[in-house]
Amino acid sequence: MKSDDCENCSSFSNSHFCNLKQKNLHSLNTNKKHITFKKREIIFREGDSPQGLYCIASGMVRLNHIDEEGNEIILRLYKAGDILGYRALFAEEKYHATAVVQEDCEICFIPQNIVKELMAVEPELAWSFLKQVSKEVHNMEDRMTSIISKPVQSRVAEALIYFKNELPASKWTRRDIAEWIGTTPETVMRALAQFEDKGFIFQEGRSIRIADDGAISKIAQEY
Amino acid sequence: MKSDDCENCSSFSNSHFCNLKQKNLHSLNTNKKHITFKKREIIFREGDSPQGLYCIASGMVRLNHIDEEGNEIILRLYKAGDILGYRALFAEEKYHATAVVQEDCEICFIPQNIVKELMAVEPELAWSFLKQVSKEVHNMEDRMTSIISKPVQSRVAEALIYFKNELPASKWTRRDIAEWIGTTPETVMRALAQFEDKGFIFQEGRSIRIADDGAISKIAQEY
DNA sequence: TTTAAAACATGATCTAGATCATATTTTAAA
DNA sequence: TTTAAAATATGATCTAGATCATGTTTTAAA
Repeated sequence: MKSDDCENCSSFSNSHFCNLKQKNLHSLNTNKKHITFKKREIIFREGDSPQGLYCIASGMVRLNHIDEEGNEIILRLYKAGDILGYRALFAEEKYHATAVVQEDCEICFIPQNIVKELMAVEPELAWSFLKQVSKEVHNMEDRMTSIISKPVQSRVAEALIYFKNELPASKWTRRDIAEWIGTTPETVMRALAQFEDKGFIFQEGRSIRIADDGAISKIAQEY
Repeated sequence: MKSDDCENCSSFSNSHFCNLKQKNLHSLNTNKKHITFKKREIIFREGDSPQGLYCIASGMVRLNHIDEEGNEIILRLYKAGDILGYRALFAEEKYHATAVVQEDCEICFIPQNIVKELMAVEPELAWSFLKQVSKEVHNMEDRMTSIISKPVQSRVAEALIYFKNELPASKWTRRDIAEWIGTTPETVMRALAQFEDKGFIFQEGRSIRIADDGAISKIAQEY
């Protein structure tokens, strides 16, 4: 077993591949391609055809959509342990969004023929992907509902909680938050200023620390 | 072959089950339960645990979410040939939305153990579901992007095109359109009044007919 | 068939949040 | 190290669209 084999990956145990049989795992090890990406590099672009899927060993990736006006929207965020680029691959469509490295990444690329081979010999793998994509739909629906029916303060509060729980390692700008909840950087700043005035958060330079989890959660639930 | 067997269903040929082997199709036929639903009846409720999946032979179903304020949002719409209730089943979650009959339905219920059995013996079935859910993510992302960055007139125009292409059989109220695009009935009406003034649509009582497809498509693309 | 509820329609008003402007601070690249 | 670009911050203004109000028409249920 080589040191860069999947079994040695820090996120192996909760990955889609953790239950593969030895033989199939070997096929994965020999066919995957390990790639290093630096911040702001592009992994794939809107319009590209998927050639396989990406497994994030470390770092963070954002999936962006830019509309005709130049407004950027963060569609999804991926961290270590997540797979990336699966939606277009499974839908047999071109990518409809661009994957940009948010924090330096170690990523393994798995060619699509290998993915299909593995799914054919181990049906549980397809079910695992099916579960993942189904949860993605749930997440999207929750976000859409929130954007439609909650005021910005609530959504900023939601974002603070989300970033704290799901992506604590990363630094986020006011613009990033705005692009996640569908608003403008100015509006995010004003909400943060309000929260700080009330003593619910601390803003230390660029970074934001929640001082009162209860208060922030409560705001996140307001309509 | 009985008359109510899946092979005789009008939507069989483009369903997920059209490539099943004879033996497995037989299992589907003997285990499915055919149910008739009337308009406004509820197929499943937010919070219920999925017991299987629903195959719509005819009619139409809307998946609703009601927030704490009582505002209703249409998350998804299903017509003849679509399956329903698969997301929660595959995600192994409870339903997070309520399925309400929009137009009288003939629906076949397939118990979850049968779904799983079929996926185990025919891997292609799982792939077919995977493709469907992946496309669902795409649709949700497009709708979310539209809600974030387009003015209401564009979204009303988008809705008119969507309803005409995807669900031509059905009648829609101003409120339904509002719940689909995340706005209020009044705002939808004002947009429709504008379109009519310009001669882009005809409003005959409750029903809306597009008079100028080009103009409506153009508005749908505006920011 | 009557009747209450829902849908349609439009005017008047209000406001959340976008937009614009300007200044300062931080970051990253030359 | 210098410097241009990006991020932060906040005030001033504007407006798209929500909300409220009122009346009419249509639908579905008693």
